[in-house]
Amino acid sequence: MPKTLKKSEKIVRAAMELFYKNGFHATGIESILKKAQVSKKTLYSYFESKDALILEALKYRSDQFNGFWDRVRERASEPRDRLLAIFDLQKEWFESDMFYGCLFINAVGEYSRKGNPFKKVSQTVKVDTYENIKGLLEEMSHPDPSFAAEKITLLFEGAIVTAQVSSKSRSANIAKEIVKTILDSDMKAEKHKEIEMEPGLVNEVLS
Amino acid sequence: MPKTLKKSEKIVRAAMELFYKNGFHATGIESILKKAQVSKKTLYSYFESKDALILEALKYRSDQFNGFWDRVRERASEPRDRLLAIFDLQKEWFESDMFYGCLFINAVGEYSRKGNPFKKVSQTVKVDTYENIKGLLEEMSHPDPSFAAEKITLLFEGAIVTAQVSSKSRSANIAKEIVKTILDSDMKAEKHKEIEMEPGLVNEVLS
DNA sequence: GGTCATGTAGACCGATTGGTCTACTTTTAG
DNA sequence: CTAAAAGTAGACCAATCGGTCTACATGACC
Repeated sequence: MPKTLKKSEKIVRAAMELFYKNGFHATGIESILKKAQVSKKTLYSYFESKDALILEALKYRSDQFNGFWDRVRERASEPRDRLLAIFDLQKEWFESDMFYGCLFINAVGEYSRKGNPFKKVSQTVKVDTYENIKGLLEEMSHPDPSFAAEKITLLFEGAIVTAQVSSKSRSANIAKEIVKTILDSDMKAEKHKEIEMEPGLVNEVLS
Repeated sequence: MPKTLKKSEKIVRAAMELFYKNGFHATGIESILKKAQVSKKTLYSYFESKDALILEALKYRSDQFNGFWDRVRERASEPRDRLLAIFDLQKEWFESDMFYGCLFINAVGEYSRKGNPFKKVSQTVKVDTYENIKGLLEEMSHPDPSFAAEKITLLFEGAIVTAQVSSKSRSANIAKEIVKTILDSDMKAEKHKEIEMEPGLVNEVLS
């Protein structure tokens, strides 16, 4: 934790890490103060309540997660390779000491009531994940990017939870293998479809 | 909640439902008493602490979940159909009003320290899931039941989390489609392998 | 050097937590 | 009928919670 961080960011960061590691309800304000090395008054000058701080911590994590997609693009140049690189990076995440599952999944676990602001942020993050994956599928001219993105997003989530509960970073490899199978199957099916449709298409153009 | 239930079961059941809906830390003893319509003294005559009650609630849920596999077997007779039926039943679960994600995933989210007894129970349940799926794969003579079971278990988890966070019961259908793709791909690959190997096998037998 | 915002340490508040215990009531069994 | 067992309601306890506020220290700017 760099010393040059702004006070507010130092607090949010400390809060996020504790929420992540110990849960939201279980994390007391006092422990955040200690970790951030900040007084109670300072914390409450930046955040009006614990709930407000939770919200900021989730947003902070959400911003961090955006960096993930940048790294995916750095890791590979072809869309298909990028889709697979997602799971290589995911595995590295699983193996880091800062892995306690997904903060957003954990948040929904503790705040399940619909309409809950924490849940809403979590849903937004998942939509972003879906959109990023769908974007890559469109780039590789996948025949059905929406459906395939749903599949791959589901695999992404499944790998996280499996890694979290069973402490198996291997789940990222499993998910990656399934993605390969899906993409091969989808692209092959499309090729068949194209071949089947070609005569009709040609006829239509000619007529 | 039937009136004929034993006191202790009434308590565990009420506790489980509240833990499930509102989380573990967020659920106070008082609210459990109210829901179970039981006095504090009675509760503490059956369970020595809240933690002990949490453990029993998790075990209770685990037993309930065992019934899931019975229903899978009732739903279909062929192993492959049973594998797919898992996700039909999962969808029904998602659409019931008693769906707040997976209690065990939620538990791990709140109690992440390794060695935690709640986490251990959760891991055991996940192993059971894996074993059940693997069993079905073995029945259908899948070429690699262990690996395929890992894949399908991951899909099972992914569907749960997706349904929980994004409130989409559709995730069960997505997972089911992926399972079909995986099984088709695996069984076809195996057929190829068999064909390729057949001559060698025949030669070996003949020599 | 003085001023003023910004910080710290932590006492304090009411509410709530998990848990104990007393006093009373109901149920059950011989 | 009676007496023990098992129940109830809820007072009570120390600890902790989120949050406020006082008293004091520090550092930047003019």
